[in-house]
Amino acid sequence: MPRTGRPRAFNRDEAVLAAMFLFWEHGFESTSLAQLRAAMGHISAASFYAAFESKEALFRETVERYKATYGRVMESYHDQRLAPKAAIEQGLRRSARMQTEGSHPLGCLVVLSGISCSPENQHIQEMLAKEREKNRDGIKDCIERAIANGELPDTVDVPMMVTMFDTFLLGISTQARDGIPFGQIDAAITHLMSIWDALSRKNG
Amino acid sequence: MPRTGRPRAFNRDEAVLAAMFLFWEHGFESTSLAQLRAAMGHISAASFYAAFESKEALFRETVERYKATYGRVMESYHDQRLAPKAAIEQGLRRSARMQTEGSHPLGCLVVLSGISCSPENQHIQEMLAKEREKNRDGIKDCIERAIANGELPDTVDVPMMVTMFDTFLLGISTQARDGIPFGQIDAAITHLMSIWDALSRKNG
DNA sequence: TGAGTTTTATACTAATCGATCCAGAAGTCC
DNA sequence: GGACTTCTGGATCGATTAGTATAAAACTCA
Repeated sequence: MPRTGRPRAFNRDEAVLAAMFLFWEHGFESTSLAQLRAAMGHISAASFYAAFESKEALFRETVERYKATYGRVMESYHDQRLAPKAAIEQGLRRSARMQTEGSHPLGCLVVLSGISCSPENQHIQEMLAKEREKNRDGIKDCIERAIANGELPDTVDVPMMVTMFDTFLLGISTQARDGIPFGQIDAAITHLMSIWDALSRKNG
Repeated sequence: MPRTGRPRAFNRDEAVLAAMFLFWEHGFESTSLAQLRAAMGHISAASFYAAFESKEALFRETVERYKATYGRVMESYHDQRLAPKAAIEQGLRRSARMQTEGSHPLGCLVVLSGISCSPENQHIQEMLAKEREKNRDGIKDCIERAIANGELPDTVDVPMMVTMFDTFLLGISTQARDGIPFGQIDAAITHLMSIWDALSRKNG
């Protein structure tokens, strides 16, 4: 927030939002500076680099913005107040709903925007992989909490359970991109969650 | 197959294979001509364009090569000799095994190599989406065959079932990229398939 | 008013993008 | 051997890539 000097002619927040939508749709490498600058209000290259250090720095900022907004659909995995099963189910359903909405690009930015990069941008790939790892950890916490409170038997294979729900979660991105409607994914989630009930019953 | 003229100095088949691995790993747009030519045996630009019309034509050829080799793990969906449940299960397990192998890039080329492109290459995205659509159709055929032969009740929601198995299948690509081992995915498939048994039992 | 600060427009950089041109090399066929 | 065909090395194409240099514009503050 500079107190002196010429004021910025564009809204920085809106510009980041526009950039996020572009990266979300086309990915980090396939989104060019020219596209970004046009979408951010036809700003000049000088304005771009004055406000955002580089294309990569802007991308990192859009990932943070995404996590703080659209990406919050998955925060239930880290919400200790929710019952483990409800946390996982809610994360899946809200992700499916968000990713199929028509008001923004389809699928998940964290999954789609850097799944394949040139060798020189491998660190972008790794940065997004770490974000996905955090989700996996959240799902793992839910499974472990369920075992701890007796909801699931302690004989259950934790990594397997994590992989089962997370693989489905990751698949939603491509399904959404391919135009599969929310209703079908949501109905599939209902049946996926029945696995939890089946394992839970064995415990009773 | 030219009968006259100077013979080609490189093996075309091997070159396509090398190109396939690059596209598989980095995607269509993030793989440059320079990278391709180097991997194909340090061939010149002239040699490249003489043998392959364009970068896009080569990519289409590598997709065909992929479908005819590594991609055959999913042909069980279209194998009428297999029981429907076995067909789906085999497709999932073989895909998981292939995509986690260390002898080639991780994940599925059809899912990963063109999931996000620049606007001018949207047709590449659509081409790969059509390939995924063929898989979906194969899974749908399996579900419908199971209903027809009484294996599943005719009350089952076909699009839901297709989406359930296909979402998991698509998720394997990202899981494999993230280094999740085959064993975990395979164990998850076992539990995913239990949904089939649960629906099947209701029929008896 | 004028010093200090920040953003702006404009022009420009070197590198890379996919693709092409041309001359010569290296074959087959008669 | 000579005509014909195809491939190769090397230079090059125009367009685009991310990023920068410069100086004027537009603001705050004293």
